[in-house]
Amino acid sequence: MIFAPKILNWYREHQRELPWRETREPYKVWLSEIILQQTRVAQGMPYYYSFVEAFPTVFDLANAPEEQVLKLWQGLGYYSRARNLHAAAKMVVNDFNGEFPKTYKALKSLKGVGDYTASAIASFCFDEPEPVVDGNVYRVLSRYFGVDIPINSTQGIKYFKELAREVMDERNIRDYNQGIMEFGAIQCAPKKPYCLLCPLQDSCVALKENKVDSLPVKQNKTKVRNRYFNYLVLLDQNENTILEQRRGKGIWQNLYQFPLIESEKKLQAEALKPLIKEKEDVPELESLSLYNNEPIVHKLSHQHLHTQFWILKTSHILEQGTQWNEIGNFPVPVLIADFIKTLKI
DNA sequence: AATTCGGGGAA
DNA sequence: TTCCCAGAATT
Repeated sequence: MIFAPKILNWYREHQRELPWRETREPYKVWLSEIILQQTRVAQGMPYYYSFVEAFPTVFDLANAPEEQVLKLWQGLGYYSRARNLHAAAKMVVNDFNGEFPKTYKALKSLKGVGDYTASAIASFCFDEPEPVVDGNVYRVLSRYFGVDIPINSTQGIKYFKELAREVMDERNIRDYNQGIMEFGAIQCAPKKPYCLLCPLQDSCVALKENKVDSLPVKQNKTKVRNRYFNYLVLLDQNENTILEQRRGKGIWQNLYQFPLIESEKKLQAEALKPLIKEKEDVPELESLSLYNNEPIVHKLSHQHLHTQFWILKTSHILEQGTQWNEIGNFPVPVLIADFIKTLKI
């Protein structure tokens, strides 16, 4: 038997029951696909449920304030997905009369919908014979066919998309596409795949040539940048504090945080004081104390954030401040949320 | 073509 | 620790 039927047979035996597999509504499928980009099913699942509940239709999502969308997204990471999700919902409402586009090409015009996601929605909802190529598919194809072209090279991206197209089952594209991804996630796993029980063992090149552990090939190691964050946690007599929204480029766009002073290295209090004076909207201080003696190292894919939280008490009233017991309403990075949880005032 | 976007879970 | 997850957009 050839490749695709084996995938289909395996899928019909082993597929998980997932909420977005029980529908062909493009809105829900799209929602699930954005949430699941670079995200494990187990991590994305609760977010899927909360989004469907908060925004049952694309109109509800389009009409929501961005802050509500970001708040619901909090903790999931890659926040441009949330901003693009919101923008795409507005596009569907305004440019497509509230109805999702039905083709790969039109779907790809939506913000945050790239090659994979457009293929997924088009095939899952509308049976368009377009192959999905995600991390799972790269792994399955590279192993089964013994392809050692780097999956993240320009050549590799093109090669695997063509290969995926050649071996797909056009007439069962919905199940086939979900099947090959599910197969990669469960059977042909990144580490220690259970090849002894694999239905493709007879014809898998990687297994035959003992290359399972070395495929797929990936180039470009990520280099990590170290940054030093000093957060100024202001507190006045009325338990008001100051939160600012992150603007411009970089991490955590449009999320909130305490006023930040970034430095080249770890700072002591004496070195920080003159920098605080240069900050606007910081009143005269009654006391300055370091909350965490050792910097908290918050690790992102490309950055390690060495963070110190400084407690700044003032006898002045923070006119533009936020009540401490209301800061939970703001979308904040996990780094900030974790700190808020542990601080007692 | 390379980099930059988060956070968490598994080995 | 390291790897990588139902990738996309920007540089």
